[in-house]
Amino acid sequence: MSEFHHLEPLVRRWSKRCRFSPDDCDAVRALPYTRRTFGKDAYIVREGEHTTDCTLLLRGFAFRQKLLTDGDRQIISFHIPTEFVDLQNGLLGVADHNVQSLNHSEVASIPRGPLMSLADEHPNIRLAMWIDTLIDSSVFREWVVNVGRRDSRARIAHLLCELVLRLERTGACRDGMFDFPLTQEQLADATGLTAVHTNRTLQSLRRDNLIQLSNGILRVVDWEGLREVGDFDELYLHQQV
Amino acid sequence: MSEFHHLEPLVRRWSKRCRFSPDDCDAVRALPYTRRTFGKDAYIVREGEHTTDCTLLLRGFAFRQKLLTDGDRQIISFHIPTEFVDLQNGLLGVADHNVQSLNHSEVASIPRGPLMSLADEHPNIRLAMWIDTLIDSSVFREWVVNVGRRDSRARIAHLLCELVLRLERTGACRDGMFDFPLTQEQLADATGLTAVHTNRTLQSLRRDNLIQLSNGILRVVDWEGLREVGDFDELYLHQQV
DNA sequence: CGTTAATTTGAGACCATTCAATTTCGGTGG
DNA sequence: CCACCGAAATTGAATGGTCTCAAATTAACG
Repeated sequence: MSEFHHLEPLVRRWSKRCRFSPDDCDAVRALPYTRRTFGKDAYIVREGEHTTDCTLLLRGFAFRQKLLTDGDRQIISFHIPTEFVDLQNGLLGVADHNVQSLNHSEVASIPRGPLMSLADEHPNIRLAMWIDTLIDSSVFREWVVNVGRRDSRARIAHLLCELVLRLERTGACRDGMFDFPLTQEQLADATGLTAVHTNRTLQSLRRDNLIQLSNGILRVVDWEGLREVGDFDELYLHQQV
Repeated sequence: MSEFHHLEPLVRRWSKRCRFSPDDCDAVRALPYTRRTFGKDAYIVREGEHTTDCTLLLRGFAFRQKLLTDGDRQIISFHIPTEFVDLQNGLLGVADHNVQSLNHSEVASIPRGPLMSLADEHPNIRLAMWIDTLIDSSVFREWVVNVGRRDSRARIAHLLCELVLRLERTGACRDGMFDFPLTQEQLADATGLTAVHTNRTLQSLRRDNLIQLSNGILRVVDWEGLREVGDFDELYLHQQV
C-alpha cells in the first residue's frame, strides 16, 4: 500500500495541464506533508489566522465561507479531492476567510516554505499553482454573478451544473449521478437563500423533471434543461487549461 | 515631460510591496507597452476573446462585468489607476468576462509574452504579480458575501467603504471625499440591486447622515457609521501586503 | 438651449423571508 | 432489530424587502 503516494493525484492533475518533466513530478512527490482528518463541519482554516501550511484535499468535500457579524454565513466555494482549499495562503500572510470540512475529510497539510520554494525552482509547477489560483478566482467571479443576478431556481441549477462538471473530471460523477452530501442549509448558504426557500426551489426543480435528489444522491435527469434554467456556461471553469 | 515613465506608478506600488532591487525596477520600466484611451462604457476586454495583452490602468476607472443571457449585467469589480484589469489573462487563454471603461480612461497594453517572461526571470516581480491576482481573488470572495448575504443598505455601504480605502492609498481620496463617477445604474449592477432601489437606498444613507453625494462627488460624513452599516472589515483588501 | 442621460417618485405586485410546526431521515444504543 | 433521538427536510401562513412599470424631475453635455 505504500506504493501509492498521497500526492499522486495532484501530480497527475498538474502534469496534465503543464507538461511536467519527470523531474517536476518527482519534485512534487518529494514535498513534505502531514496527513490530517476532519469531521463534519470542522474548521480547517480560520479567518484571521497566520497560516503555516497549505491544505490539499485528499478525500471528502470542503467549503470556504465567511461569517457576518450577525451570524449569517455565506459559502464562497466548494472543494473536491485533488484541489487545494487555501493555496492563496502560501503568499498572503493572513487567512481572509474560513474553510470547513463538509463531511468526513482527509487532507495533506503542506508547509508553506517548501511549497513556495518548489514554485520558485520549478517554472512548470509554479505555473500549475498560479493557474489553480486563477481558476479559483474565475469561479468566485461567476459566483458573484450567480448570487447577484439570478433568481433562486437559476442559482441552484447553476451550482449543480458546476458541481457536475467538476466532479466528472475526477470520475466522482458518472451519467449525471453523484454523491451529494450538501445539506439544504449549506446549499442555501452557498446561494444566498434561506434553507426554507432552497427546499421549495429544489422541489420545483424536481417537479420539472430536471433533477432527482434523495438519500444523498443527486441525479441530473435533464442536463440541457438544467443548464438552461441555470444560465450555465462552463467557460469560467477553464477546464481545458 | 518624457522624464516621467507611464509604468512608474506600477513600479512604485510593486516595489513597495516586494522589496524590488534597482534591477527589478528597471526591468519593469523596460516592458514594451502601447498607450490606449477608452471612452465611457467602451469595452477593453470581451468575454471569449483570446487576449494578447494585459491592461494596466493609468487614468480613469474601469470595471469587470458579466452579462446574463437575458441581458442583465453583474459588475464584478471596479478598478483604479495602477491596477491591472485583466492580469489573469496573462496565463488563462480566454477571457471569461468583460471589462469596460467606466469613464474616459487611459491604459497601457502590455503584451503577454514579455510580461510573463519578466515574471519568469524576476522572482520579486513574479511575486508582486501573483499577489495582485490573489488580492483580486480575495475581493471577489468578499463580493460574493456582499451580494449574497447583505441587505441593500449594507451592500452599498460596504462597497463605498472598499472604494474609500483603495482610493486613499493612491491619494485619490482625502478626508473621505473623492470623485465618484459611478451612475446609480452601475452601482446597482455591482450590488445586485435595481437602479430604482439603489436610488432609494442612497437616500436612506444620506438621510442617516452617513454620506453626502452630489455632482459626482462623494463625501463620507460618518466613517464609523458607514463601516458599521456595511459590516465592513478591511482584512480582505490585504493592504499591508 | 435643446436633447439625452441620469435621478427621483409613486403604487402595486412578487419573490423570498420569517417564524413555527410537522414529518422524515439517519444514526445509535438497548 | 427495533426504539429512540437529533438533525434534516418539509409544509403553511403571514410579512417584508426588493422589483416592476411608468411618469416626472433634474442634471449633463454638445
